[in-house]
Amino acid sequence: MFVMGKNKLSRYFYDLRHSKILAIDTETTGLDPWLHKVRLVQIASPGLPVLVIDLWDISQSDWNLLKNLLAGPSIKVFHNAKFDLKFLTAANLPVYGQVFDTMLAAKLLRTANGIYKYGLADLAFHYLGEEIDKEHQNSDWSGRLTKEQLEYAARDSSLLLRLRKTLVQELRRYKLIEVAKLEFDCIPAVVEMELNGFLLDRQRWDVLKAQLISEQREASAYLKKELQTGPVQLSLFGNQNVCAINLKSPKQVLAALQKKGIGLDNTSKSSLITHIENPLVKVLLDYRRASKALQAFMYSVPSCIHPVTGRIHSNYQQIGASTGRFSCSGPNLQQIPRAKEFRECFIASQGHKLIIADYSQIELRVVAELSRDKTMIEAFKKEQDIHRLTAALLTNKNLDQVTKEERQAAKAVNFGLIYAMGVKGLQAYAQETYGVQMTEEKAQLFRARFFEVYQGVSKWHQTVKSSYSREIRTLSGRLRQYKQRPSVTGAYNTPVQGTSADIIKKAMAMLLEVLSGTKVKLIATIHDEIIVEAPEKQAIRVAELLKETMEQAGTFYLKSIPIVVDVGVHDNWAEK
DNA sequence: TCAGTTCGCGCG
DNA sequence: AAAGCGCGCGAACTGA
Repeated sequence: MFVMGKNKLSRYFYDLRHSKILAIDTETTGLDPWLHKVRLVQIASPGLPVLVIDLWDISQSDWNLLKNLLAGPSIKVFHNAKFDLKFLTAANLPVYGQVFDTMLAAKLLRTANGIYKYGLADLAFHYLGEEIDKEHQNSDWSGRLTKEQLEYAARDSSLLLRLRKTLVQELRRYKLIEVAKLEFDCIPAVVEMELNGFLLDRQRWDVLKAQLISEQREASAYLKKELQTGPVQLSLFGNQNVCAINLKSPKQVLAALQKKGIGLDNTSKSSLITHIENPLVKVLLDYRRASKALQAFMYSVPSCIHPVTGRIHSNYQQIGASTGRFSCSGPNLQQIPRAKEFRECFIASQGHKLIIADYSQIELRVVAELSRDKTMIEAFKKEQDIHRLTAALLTNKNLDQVTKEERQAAKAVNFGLIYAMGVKGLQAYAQETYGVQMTEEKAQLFRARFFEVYQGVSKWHQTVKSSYSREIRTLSGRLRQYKQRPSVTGAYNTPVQGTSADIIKKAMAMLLEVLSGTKVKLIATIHDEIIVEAPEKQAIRVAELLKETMEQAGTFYLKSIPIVVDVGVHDNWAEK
């Protein structure tokens, strides 16, 4: 270990710069890149002592050397690179070149190696059989540093070098090198996205919030009056229901509805909707809609506005879902309601525009690629809209009579049937979205018709059903291994959802390269959609660039199906 | 009392 | 044998 203070150490930097691999770890004073700072940067390299650099006690020339090193061409190994890269970027020490992330590597190996925890200590134990203590992990890195702290810091980075070696072997063994490169290349995009954040129109949000509160209050008053079981009791403070029903308790609501003679065995939306003609049920659904929106979004989202940047910096888990998709939290932008009133609150900053691009029917295109369904391939080649096609089938309308809502709804039917939704599921779906009862016969008929039209899909189902194993891969080679043979629905869905994730990750990685050096900001990604923010004057050019990049990324994995990306320049997220 | 699980529902 | 899949979140619920 070599602790670097004020003394010049350019010779060490020289050695490090000629090293192919650097394992880098940082110690920070906290978890927030705006409120907290990087204190130490530890750099390990094969055959060299670990360099521990105190950023708070370093000369300008050494700072410059470090900056060059981090921007240099060597492979940088991190554990959870996103975290360190965010801090280093915020400290104006950006990292370029190839990154190897031991955490992401372990996540790719998760199902193969049967690991469920991804802390450095967990991986050290699992892959190297080393037990390391973490007692200094949460120590105070803002004061005078002890020898123990420095040794702890040095140890982690040298551990990374050994860990990487084993992980590379494992990745190779399970043929995960390609997908690992995909994930690693995507890291800088995720870093940018989280640092950039999304701007919320707070005033507009609060107006919507007030509206929903009054809607909730109205529905609640009505329901409490109608569903009240006990007598209304007088209290000192006026007429109040002391033993009022809790409308959020499924148990209580179910009992109360049953008492009113509404035959139900649960209070789920799909059950309730069968009694929609009953005003009690209708108001209950209104109540649910308003209170769900309030508790899930209206109260929490504003609390995510960052005190320093004034923007919302969600946390993206790069391998958050077992199919390979991102998950998102704090807040989860992937579940903001589609309704205009919500999304129009997410806006571009002054003088900027949002460029919103989404893959058109990407999962269906992946299905077409995997199943070689002739009708689908043909439809895509002729640039037909398959959701619209299915919607027309379902409603017995002409293609051009299909409404936006019907088309939106048909999406679910397409996905449902492709992923082996049963007749009952289809019935339930029809009730939920159309509010119409679909007889079992009709659902059966429609299902049959669907597979008549898409015979290749039907064949693909048969093939997969008869031959799939515990190992399922996407087109990038991403592996999902099951303990037992998965359900057939998993075998249908995983390669499709996973390949779509591969494609958008490829696009994000490519996009960041294309945008480097510009003022264009990647700010969000929602499964098949990428949002960037650009100065108004560049918006149209950026829109073309974004579309082109995303389509190219699609072509990388889908060889026989054209990829289409819809893109638009907007002031807010609702204008699509 | 508290951690873990389930329900219900928002998105793709 | 039968089956849409994948998430996160908050409130309610469960178990010790």
